[in-house]
Amino acid sequence: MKAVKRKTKSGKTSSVKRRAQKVSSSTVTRLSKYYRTLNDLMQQGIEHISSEELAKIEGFTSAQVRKDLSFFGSFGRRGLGYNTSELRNRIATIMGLNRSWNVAIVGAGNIGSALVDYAEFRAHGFNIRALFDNDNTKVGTTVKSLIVQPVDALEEGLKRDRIDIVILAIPASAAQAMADRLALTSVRGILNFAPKRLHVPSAMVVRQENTAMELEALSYFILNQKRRPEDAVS
Amino acid sequence: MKAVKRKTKSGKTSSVKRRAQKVSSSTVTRLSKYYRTLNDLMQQGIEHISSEELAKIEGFTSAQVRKDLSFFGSFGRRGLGYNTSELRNRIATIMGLNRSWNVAIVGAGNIGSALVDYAEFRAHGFNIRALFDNDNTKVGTTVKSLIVQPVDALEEGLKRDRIDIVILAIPASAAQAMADRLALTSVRGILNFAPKRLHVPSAMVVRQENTAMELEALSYFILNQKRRPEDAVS
DNA sequence: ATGTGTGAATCGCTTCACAGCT
DNA sequence: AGCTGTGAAGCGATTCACACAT
Repeated sequence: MKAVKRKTKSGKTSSVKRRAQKVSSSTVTRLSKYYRTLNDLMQQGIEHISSEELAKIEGFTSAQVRKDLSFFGSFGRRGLGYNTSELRNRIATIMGLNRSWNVAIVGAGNIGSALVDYAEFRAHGFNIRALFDNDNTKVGTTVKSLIVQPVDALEEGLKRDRIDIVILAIPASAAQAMADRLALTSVRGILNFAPKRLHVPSAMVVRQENTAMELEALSYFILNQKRRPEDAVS
Repeated sequence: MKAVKRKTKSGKTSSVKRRAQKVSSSTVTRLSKYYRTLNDLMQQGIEHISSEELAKIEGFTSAQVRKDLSFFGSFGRRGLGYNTSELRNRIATIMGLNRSWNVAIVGAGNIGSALVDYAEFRAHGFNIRALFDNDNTKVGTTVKSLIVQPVDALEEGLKRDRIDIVILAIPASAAQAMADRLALTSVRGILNFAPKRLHVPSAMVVRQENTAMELEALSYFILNQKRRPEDAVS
């Protein structure tokens, strides 16, 4: 265990979370899976779990689990494993899931509308506060308790609701222009459903969601029965 | 160029596509991006492109582009680059996008319903033929030209429409049981929107789509401004 | 002269294996 | 004895760099 020990003013030492150095995207998405699984385990009343057991549920190796966690500190007890709810909370803190995020959706089409009341979001601190569209026939209508606002009022609305994250559910042809517009606001992250790479300033984070691409990958792997690790049977 | 030359009965040699050996998931998703971009380029009337230019659009390196393609053959001309429409067609063949796939959606909730007429699907050979739900109040209703069928009639329906791929848009708690049921049919692939790992026989392929997980990753990267390659600005 | 195709080198993620804590 | 935490080894993916085709 290498967590930094630091003298407090009172002279006591306290365990300080190691500065996460170079954490890969893969590690982050695995943390997200551990978090979800730990929630399930808690609901089942399971209070303890070893890296071996957790790995088995996810389909990873136990070393992978321990290595992932080791980037952020040491949360287990040798000989005992991890406390389910403690580990859950630690991961929530690492990932910023114990705070709440204000999210807006731009694009009130099929996808945008479907995400407005997606339960999985609210449950983990992502609150959909606003929905925008540039189609005047949609503006003013209600989608699951949210009133569709005109894109003209975007900047104003983002500020009013203190939006942190925007979900882009608009056509690919309009995505970059919208990203440029968002870059001038206080929005910090974009989840982009348009199948188009976005160029954003380095202060912003983009994640890409591309359902058609997943279907295409399915098509390839069905035709080329090369088992990839993530497709493996338990 | 190492494509195998094989004598035909008539004595002529024909270029035979190399058997794709160990193609990673990353390569396949990149192919999908090239394919999309090449479609755009064709529409813009651009007939030629170099690996360097293509890489710049995607945010990869030119060596990456050439290496990805080299798994399947050699499609360019030294000194000249690639013919846009030829490369597009080659990739379509590799990925199975020049045939058509019959797709069913199980779960007529927000996500399932939103995907019924997702234009990006039909454009590339994925035809949504059927929509199932176990909620009797939904069965018989029409969602964008499809009539919701009861899950009781699943197997029958899958056979009638010769479904190859199923999109699972049902709660996590029901996902594994449904996957087990699909394993007994002729369905070859599942695109799973439930945030739960599916165990399937090795003859089936699963791809996972998890929007909440993407938001969680956004959360992490916003809080830890470590630039990952995929977030880089052009 | 230009830009592909590809072995070789490099990089980074995963797994091994074991010291050390409980 | 049991299981974590982690340097080191292993391995797969990316990048380099150049011979070769046009």
